[in-house]
Amino acid sequence: MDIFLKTIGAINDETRLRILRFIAINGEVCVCDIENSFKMIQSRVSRHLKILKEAGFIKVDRRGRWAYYSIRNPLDKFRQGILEEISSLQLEIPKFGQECSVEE
Amino acid sequence: MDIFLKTIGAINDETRLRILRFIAINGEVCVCDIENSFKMIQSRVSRHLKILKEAGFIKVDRRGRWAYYSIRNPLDKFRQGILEEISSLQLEIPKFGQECSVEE
DNA sequence: ATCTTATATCAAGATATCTTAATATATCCT
DNA sequence: AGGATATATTAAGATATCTTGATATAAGAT
Repeated sequence: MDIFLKTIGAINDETRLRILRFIAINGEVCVCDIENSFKMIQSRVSRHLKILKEAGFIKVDRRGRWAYYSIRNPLDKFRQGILEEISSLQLEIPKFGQECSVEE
Repeated sequence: MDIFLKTIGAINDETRLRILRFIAINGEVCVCDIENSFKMIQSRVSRHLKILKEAGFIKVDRRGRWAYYSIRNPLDKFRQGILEEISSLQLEIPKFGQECSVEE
């Protein structure tokens, strides 16, 4: 019940739908990739990622200074259905901008 | 997009989940049935029903003084999946109380 | 150790949603 | 027509969510 509302609450926001779709398209992205691509301030991006993570849609992998977010896998049927539905929406998803986590 | 958020917004509330499930279980219910069974004031019930209707989950059939609400049929796959997920939740659904729209 | 960079968290104001109480509309009954 | 009943709508306060800016944490570079 609680986790259901958390899941639903997470996708009840256009910004998060766009971020979620961006991650689905690009595979593994770090916070600054989203920051750059969406031109959003960092705290905003971080907050939305946290909500998506706690709702069970994405996971983090911390490597060095960076936190890489990606779609959780495997994903249960319900969330998978939601992702499919989202993929059919007319969302404005930015192109993946300048890579920001590349070490020399 | 807009209708997606409307759909999601509609189920982002425990009261509406309970009402929706109540309708799914009882078939066709009028506003006062929900009022009585849930012990909620009328304006509150009416508002939630409106939101569920506009989100595409339920329909109204007005007969005489009464407005009978029921699950829309057919229901698209997405909403159907949501209903199934809701049916698996631990929701407190009241027993159908005293019938209120029975004519002599 | 200090500086820089990436991310997370917190605080405050802005906006949206939910609840109740009051009022409006519409049907039925006499 | 006038009263009663069922439902819808509106207004106002309470609560939750979103955004921004400031600060905290943590890893890497010098």
